[in-house]
Amino acid sequence: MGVATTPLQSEQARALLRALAEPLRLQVIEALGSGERCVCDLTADLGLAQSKLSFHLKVLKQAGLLADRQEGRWIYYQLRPEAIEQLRDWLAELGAQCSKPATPCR
Amino acid sequence: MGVATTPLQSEQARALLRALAEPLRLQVIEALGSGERCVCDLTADLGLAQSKLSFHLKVLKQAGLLADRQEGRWIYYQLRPEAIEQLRDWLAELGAQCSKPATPCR
DNA sequence: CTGGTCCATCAACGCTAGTTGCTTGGTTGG
DNA sequence: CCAACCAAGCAACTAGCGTTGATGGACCAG
Repeated sequence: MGVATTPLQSEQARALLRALAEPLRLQVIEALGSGERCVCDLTADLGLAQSKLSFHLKVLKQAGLLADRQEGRWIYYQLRPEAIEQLRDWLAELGAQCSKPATPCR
Repeated sequence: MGVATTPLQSEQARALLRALAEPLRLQVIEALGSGERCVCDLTADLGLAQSKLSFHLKVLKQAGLLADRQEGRWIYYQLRPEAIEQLRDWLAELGAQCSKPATPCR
């Protein structure tokens, strides 16, 4: 089910990981884990300076983790499930054959 | 199947993400994706200063992503599949209900 | 049109994280 | 026991990233 997605290259995976690996951004991501929200809502709930939140939303959006839409003067952000799914698939591939016996060194 | 693991807290997930989100460390992880390797091997293959590699291996190990064992004067590192699996589960939980309709702002 | 609200952008600053070169600890073979 | 090798630890340095406070643009109500 769902739309097929092309597998991630490591560079793209790193971009997602980098975007997620920051405390504030992770808070945002988790806040959006339960559904779409507008910026003013997030600002209030997380107790952040508006400028700071806006900066991190931009980073997350550029990484492909978020989508936004405008409605009047409000802008709503939501998680892009495809991005999450791609990252999960990339991790699965990584863990697949990592338990091979060591190549003896010498 | 395999051993059951407790679900990750967001703080622990962030530690894993942070460790992965660095170019050299990701190279190391991918090199170890195909099986256990000794440090001198990794140093040669990735063309890194020994000190630099050692630093990043430490970070990855402290994050719980790697396990190491000594054999003579060589030290072998390998990926911990449990860590990968925990992170995948954490992501799955995140993407589960993120598509809920927006709570209208006002 | 005007004032008010929501959000993005920008420049200057500060700090953390990675780099570098060297030293130390531990193991093996001669 | 000594020399050679592998890997970790350490201190000084640097650059990139997040923070801060202010400015500007889009939109709406009155």
